[in-house]
Amino acid sequence: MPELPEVEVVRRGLERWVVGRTIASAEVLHPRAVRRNAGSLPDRLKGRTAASVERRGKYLWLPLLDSEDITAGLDGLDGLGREVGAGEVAAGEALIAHLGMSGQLLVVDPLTPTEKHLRVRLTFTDGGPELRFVDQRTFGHLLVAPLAVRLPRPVPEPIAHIAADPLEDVFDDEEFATRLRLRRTGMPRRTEIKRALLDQSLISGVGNIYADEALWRARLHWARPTETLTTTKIAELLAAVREVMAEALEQGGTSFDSLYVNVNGESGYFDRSLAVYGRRDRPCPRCGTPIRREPFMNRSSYSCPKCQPRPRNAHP
DNA sequence: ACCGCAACCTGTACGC
DNA sequence: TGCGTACAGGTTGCGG
Repeated sequence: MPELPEVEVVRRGLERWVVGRTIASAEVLHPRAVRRNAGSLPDRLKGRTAASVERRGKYLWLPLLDSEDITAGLDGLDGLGREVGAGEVAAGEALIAHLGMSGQLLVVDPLTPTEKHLRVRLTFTDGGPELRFVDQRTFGHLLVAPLAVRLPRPVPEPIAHIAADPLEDVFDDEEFATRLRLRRTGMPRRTEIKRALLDQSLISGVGNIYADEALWRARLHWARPTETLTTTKIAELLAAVREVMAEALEQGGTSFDSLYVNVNGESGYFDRSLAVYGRRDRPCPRCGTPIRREPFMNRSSYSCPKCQPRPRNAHP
């Protein structure tokens, strides 16, 4: 699914409906959905309170407060204050969620009939709406893990390898431009621009839809070698990524079907504004040329043959 | 160290 | 109607 705009829509829903509530129970209906916690998830959630809802790229997490933290009036982020190692302070734990290809987090009345693909159900001590994790393909999962304070932003340990996303203040445009062309070792990076956009350790939150849409806006073919991009072109591409994501967010995200919905089960409507994705043989909104579809990484890439000519130095 | 690909799942659409 | 194939918004782990 869900790419950054769709996940942000879910984050906002959770912020409104879940923050400040204390978990009464967690029921796991499919072990694969909690595979990284192997049986311990319910015990680690019971009695804890969601302090906030954070997002980086396509990951969501809810920092968890213990009841002692609340009675002590601490903010839950650095309440324990234990030294763990150089540059890190223990900050308790967080409930992490990744929606994979088909995951949904739904806030529903407890009497709502069980969804066919319900994987985890969280109930709250106030007896109010439940939080349900529904996931047809079970590529998504929930996980409770330590939250380490790392400057400039606290992030759960299991997602320490995920780069900042382009809508975060801490995203470093210059570092991104450098890393697009150079490996950490200083050797030139040999890859194509779309592969790089989808690499969540370089820039997070971009998936197949928004990669294609941003490349179309920046007039770049997906197979363009990153080492041939100018600093100016990279800046244009980043601007296009931010622009298309901001527009999608305004419209509640992209939904081709009921698989991609907010916490209340409602679809976004940015699909009507897509220029190329899923639009093979339909006219390019800029020049009228029929959009082409090409196989790419066991998926598809959509582009305009005229606005986005295949680079001559790309592999055929 | 890096890169590209198969694997992990379920459901739908389509051609024969 | 049934069957086989292709494809779907993502991440991981492994081989080269």
